[in-house]
Amino acid sequence: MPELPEAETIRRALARSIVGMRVVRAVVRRTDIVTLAEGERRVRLPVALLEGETIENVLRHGKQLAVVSQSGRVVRICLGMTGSLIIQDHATSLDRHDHVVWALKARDQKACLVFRDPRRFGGLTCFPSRSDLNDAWRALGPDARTISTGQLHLVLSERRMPIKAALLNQRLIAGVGNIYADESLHLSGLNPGIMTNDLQREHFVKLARAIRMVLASAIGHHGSTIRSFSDPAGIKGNYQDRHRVYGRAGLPCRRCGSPLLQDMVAQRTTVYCGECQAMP
DNA sequence: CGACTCTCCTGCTGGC
DNA sequence: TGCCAGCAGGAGAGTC
Repeated sequence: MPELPEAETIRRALARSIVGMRVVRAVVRRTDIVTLAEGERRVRLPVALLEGETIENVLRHGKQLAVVSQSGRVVRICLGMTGSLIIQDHATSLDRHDHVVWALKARDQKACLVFRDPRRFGGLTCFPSRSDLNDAWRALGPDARTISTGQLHLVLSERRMPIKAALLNQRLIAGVGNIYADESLHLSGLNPGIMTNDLQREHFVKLARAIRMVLASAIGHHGSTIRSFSDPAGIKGNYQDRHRVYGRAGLPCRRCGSPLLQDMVAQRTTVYCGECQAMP
């Protein structure tokens, strides 16, 4: 389930492999996973998906990626739960969940980029310009990778909801999903059920630091591969071996040894340590 | 308006 | 061994 570290791992792999290449052809095999931005309804899908253009950049905000062409057109990629991007030499064996295929060409090489998403929680959105992408991304909170104590205080202190629910809300903080919410809360020693308006200054300091540390470490390990995540070149992440709590209910806390507890918070499975993360 | 709930979708797991 | 209910969850729509 791609969160910020997995998205960043993918972004780096794409930046290495497809920037500078030209989109020879964009083939949509399932149209319902592609959305055209407001006012773009008349544009042909392949054109909206950068056919004929050269890829200039690959951006990320939170969990979302965006491929930008030299003309300024943008394809935003939301990976959802099971979305992935795959680079192949040829479009040889397509899976039935391969929804969009881009044929790419540079001076001396050819490649294929495939958007695959079995569960179809993900999807692509086409924007006519960078500023339209920026508008969409302004609706999200600050990027979690670099979030500061001040930013965290600003978005959370006036709200009243469990801290875990706040961390999962992309409009407040962009990039944290269920795995890294639990990991960050454990590292900061905060109970997932603490209400945001009960947090003290010291809590914001600890939590902001924990989020940055957990995400940086996960990026360093190329993300977590729970079932199927791998980067576009097929490299799997290995941060799952370092998880403190996610997927470890009943196992001993790596800090104090007491068995980790599992609960539902914000409709999500939540694992935490009753000792290290006691309610204040 | 803000917080909460529901819904989409299908691969995998576990129980019988 | 085979079948099937239940679970997983990001994001947006809908409800209170």
